[in-house]
Amino acid sequence: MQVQQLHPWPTTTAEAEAVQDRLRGRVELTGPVDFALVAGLDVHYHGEDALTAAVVVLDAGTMATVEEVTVRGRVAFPYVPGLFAFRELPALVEALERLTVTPDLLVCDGYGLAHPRGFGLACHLGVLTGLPALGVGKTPFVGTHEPPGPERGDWAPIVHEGAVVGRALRTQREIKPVYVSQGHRISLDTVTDQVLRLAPRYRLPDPIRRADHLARHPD
DNA sequence: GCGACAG
DNA sequence: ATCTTGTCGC
Repeated sequence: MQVQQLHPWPTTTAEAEAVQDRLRGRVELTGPVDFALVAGLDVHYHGEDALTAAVVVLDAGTMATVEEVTVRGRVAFPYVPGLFAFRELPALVEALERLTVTPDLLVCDGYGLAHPRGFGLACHLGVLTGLPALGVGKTPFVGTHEPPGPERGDWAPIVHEGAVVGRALRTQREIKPVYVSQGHRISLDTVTDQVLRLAPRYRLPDPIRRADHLARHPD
């Protein structure tokens, strides 16, 4: 599939923040409710600055794998909270470009709107591809929230600077919640529905679990 | 000012 | 993210 060009690539944190501030205006917070092909994305790190990006596309109806891509690369930016996306973006974009099918939804490992400048990895990938995208975080980042109820499907809003930016969502009974937020072209209700639907058995959505496995065991 | 801080 | 043992459960 076609993905918008990344350049110019930032060198400093100020430049990276400026990229986020510029692209933030392109995020759309409404979109489709139904998705036929869902892609899970993840990156595995080796040693100092080597990484493998993986994308797994699955049929949302059957959960069968439609296509898998891995790309080896290098860390593209130092880790700075809030600028995490710049580490993995080039490898993930290359993996998406190598897909022969176009997914209808990107399920990203990290945050979207629930981010210091409202533009996490899921927003960035959504804007560059033009595709609906959502983010799933495993640990709290920005904002505050009450603990969600204990049942699968229970959730609590994440509030940051007076706005609801995501939800702490319980995907399995009495299991630590995940932190979901909008990336691009999707509502928060649809994010919640999709993450629940895609995580029928485990804490994390299946597309992310499969991408994680593939990134660790390419071939 | 100091600490905390997605992966 | 990654460095790591044993342990609990399907």
